[in-house]
Amino acid sequence: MSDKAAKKKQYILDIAKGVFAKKGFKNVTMKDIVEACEISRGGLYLYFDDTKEILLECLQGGEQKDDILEKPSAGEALAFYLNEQKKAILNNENDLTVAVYEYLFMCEETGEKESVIKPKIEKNLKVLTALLEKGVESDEFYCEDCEQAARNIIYTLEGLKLASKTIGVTEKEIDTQLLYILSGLIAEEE
Amino acid sequence: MSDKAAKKKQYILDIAKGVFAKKGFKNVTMKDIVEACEISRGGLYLYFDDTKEILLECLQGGEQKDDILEKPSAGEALAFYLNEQKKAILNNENDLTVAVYEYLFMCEETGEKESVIKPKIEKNLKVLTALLEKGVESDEFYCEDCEQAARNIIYTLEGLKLASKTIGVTEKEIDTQLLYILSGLIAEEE
Amino acid sequence: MSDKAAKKKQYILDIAKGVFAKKGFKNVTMKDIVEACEISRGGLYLYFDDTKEILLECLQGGEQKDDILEKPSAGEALAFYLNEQKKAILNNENDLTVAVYEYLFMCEETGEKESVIKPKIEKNLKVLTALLEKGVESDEFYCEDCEQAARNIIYTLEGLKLASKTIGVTEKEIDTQLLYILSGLIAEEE
Amino acid sequence: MSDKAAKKKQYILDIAKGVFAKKGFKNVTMKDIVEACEISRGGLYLYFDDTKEILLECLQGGEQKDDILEKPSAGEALAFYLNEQKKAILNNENDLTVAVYEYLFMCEETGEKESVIKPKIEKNLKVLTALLEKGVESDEFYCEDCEQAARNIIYTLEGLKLASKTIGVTEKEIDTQLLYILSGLIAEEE
DNA sequence: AATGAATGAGCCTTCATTCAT
DNA sequence: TATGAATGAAGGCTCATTCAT
Repeated sequence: MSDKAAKKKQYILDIAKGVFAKKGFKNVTMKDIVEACEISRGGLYLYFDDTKEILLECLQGGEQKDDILEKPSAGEALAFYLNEQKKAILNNENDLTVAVYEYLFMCEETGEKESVIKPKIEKNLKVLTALLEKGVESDEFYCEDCEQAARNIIYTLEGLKLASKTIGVTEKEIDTQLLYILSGLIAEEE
Repeated sequence: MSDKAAKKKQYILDIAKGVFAKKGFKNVTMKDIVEACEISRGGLYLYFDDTKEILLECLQGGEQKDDILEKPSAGEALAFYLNEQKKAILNNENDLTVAVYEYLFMCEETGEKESVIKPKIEKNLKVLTALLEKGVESDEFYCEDCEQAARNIIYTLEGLKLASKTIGVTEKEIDTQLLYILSGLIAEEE
Repeated sequence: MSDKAAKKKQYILDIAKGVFAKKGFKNVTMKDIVEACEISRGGLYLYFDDTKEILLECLQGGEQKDDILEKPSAGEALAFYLNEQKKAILNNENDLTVAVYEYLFMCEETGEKESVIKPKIEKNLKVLTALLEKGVESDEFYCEDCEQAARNIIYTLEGLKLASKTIGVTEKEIDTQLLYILSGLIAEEE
Repeated sequence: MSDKAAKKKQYILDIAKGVFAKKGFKNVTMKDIVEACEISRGGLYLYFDDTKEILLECLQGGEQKDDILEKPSAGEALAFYLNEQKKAILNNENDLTVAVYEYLFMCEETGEKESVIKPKIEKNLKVLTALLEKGVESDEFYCEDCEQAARNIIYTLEGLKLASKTIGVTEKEIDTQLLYILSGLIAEEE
């Protein structure tokens, strides 16, 4: 029956993810999730104690693929990576960015540590750094400190993502910025 | 008495700013502000209808100075600007970043528009663009599209700021990133 | 306005006392008191945090009179005292005995100490001991250790009281026991 | 399988007794017992409908022995009896006193009758009365109305027991009271 | 018999907001 | 203006009880 329970849990997480994507973190109550899932109040507590726990388990799911490195060339890989990021920035369905930031803001106050999120960011950083290093080796990119460059890309993308969730950003603006990032890496080729 | 009223309003705003800096936006209740200000529950409602209004008026206050452009050289001006940003990133006292993001996240949901914040960002962008253009003219910087470069700096700084409020960033990491930004502008000088 | 608040508080305590007398302690919820007082849910929390606090304040009120000692003779005083006890045992209106025991039982579990109740019992013991001593001096009573005799009376009365609240006791049975107590004190007169 | 069922029922009662001894009656939920017994929620309902039923069946068990009367002398028998009571008063393990009182208090409210408890008390009274009568016959005790004396002893012991469960009583205090009781029965011998 | 997931009622507590003074 | 008591809605949590398996 643990199998059935796991399915139910996953069902709740799937629905909850949509709720978090739509309403962020702070605004989501246990009641919201109960209603979205069309289960009973007590039923939800059988699986989760609070919204924090639900959000964190929502995040556990989406495993990152590091198969970008398997692309034939680093240039293609980076283009692919940036395009994925663009999609993520533009996509508002099922996007937990806002919820995650609201959660992290709350953690700062309460002093709780972020178990799930930091590792994801660090893994992301590693993959991107590796990608740049590969590009440098193959003379596709020029870059003195690949890790710093990778960090810079991540910060810029995060800034863009936040801007798109708040003040709004056009697709064109995103494209321009992505090109700007790329140009920084290939500018010195000449 | 409008004078007295204005003073009281300012008093409330001063205290409220501290509350928002400490607790963000979502966590702040009218009760919190009433208690911090040591005024009566009803008294607060004479001046403000809700926390949203209070936060927005808190933001009205801090007028930005565009006197950076008056620095002798664009290089010095940018260095000064980045140093100010660094201070802002490291400083946690009286910083409304988290509160503002929480507010903006909420606006997305409710569809309300951001009256105060967007103009500030745009003004900031204009000042920075002007600064870069000045630097290009004086051959201090190299940069093809100053506005895009300015935007990139702003996104990166925003990404850094958010990271510092959430997962944490060391001062050294900030310095490295600021140098990275600068290097992008002067790299092609050679 | 603190005067008005005090009145309201007293009003709540008066009603709450009736509720505790009727339902004991454990069965009384904040909701019960809210409804009995015909005030709002939040209104009650303005004055009291929980039912424990309300019960304890209910008990604060009834100050004990030690004017029994002013009776002309110790015999009369004891008769008066016992008669009062009899009335208390028979009376079920406004009697907090059951509520107090339920509260004390709960304290045992949670380890909380009984601030209000113990002093009352001890004062009661002192008054009764003094009464017996007076009776011994005036040769009305015979008794070797007045404090132990007083304690014995108190235990017996408490046993009777509990019995009357649980398995039931007839008035005649009470009379018989009170006479038994008296007879123990005057038996040796002869 | 009725045999197996009886065993399971007894198993539940054994565990439940410990739970009631520890937490009283009102605080014990069906969930508590389910967890203590490590059986399923539904499983408990196959045997018992509610905590009241469980408590009452717990009480059925402990059959009282009236073999005290078989002691050689009434004095010895009474001393034995009182010593047993003393042990019961001091012992807190497996003692259902508090639970029983909480249950009885609740019955008062709901008007339910106490099927198990009253007979026990009455049997106890009869045994003690018989013991005293035996003592009077053998000139060990002096006492005009043995039943009243027995009742008095029972009330006093009950008062002591309650005091020990609530405000606390020292062993010395118990001894003193037991001696006081004895002295009342033999005082007039002289 | 036995399990344990699911339901829903019930109580708790906190605040935004109003209003008489 | 200013106060702060009062209200009631909203959400949290726990359990008794049921029921499909």
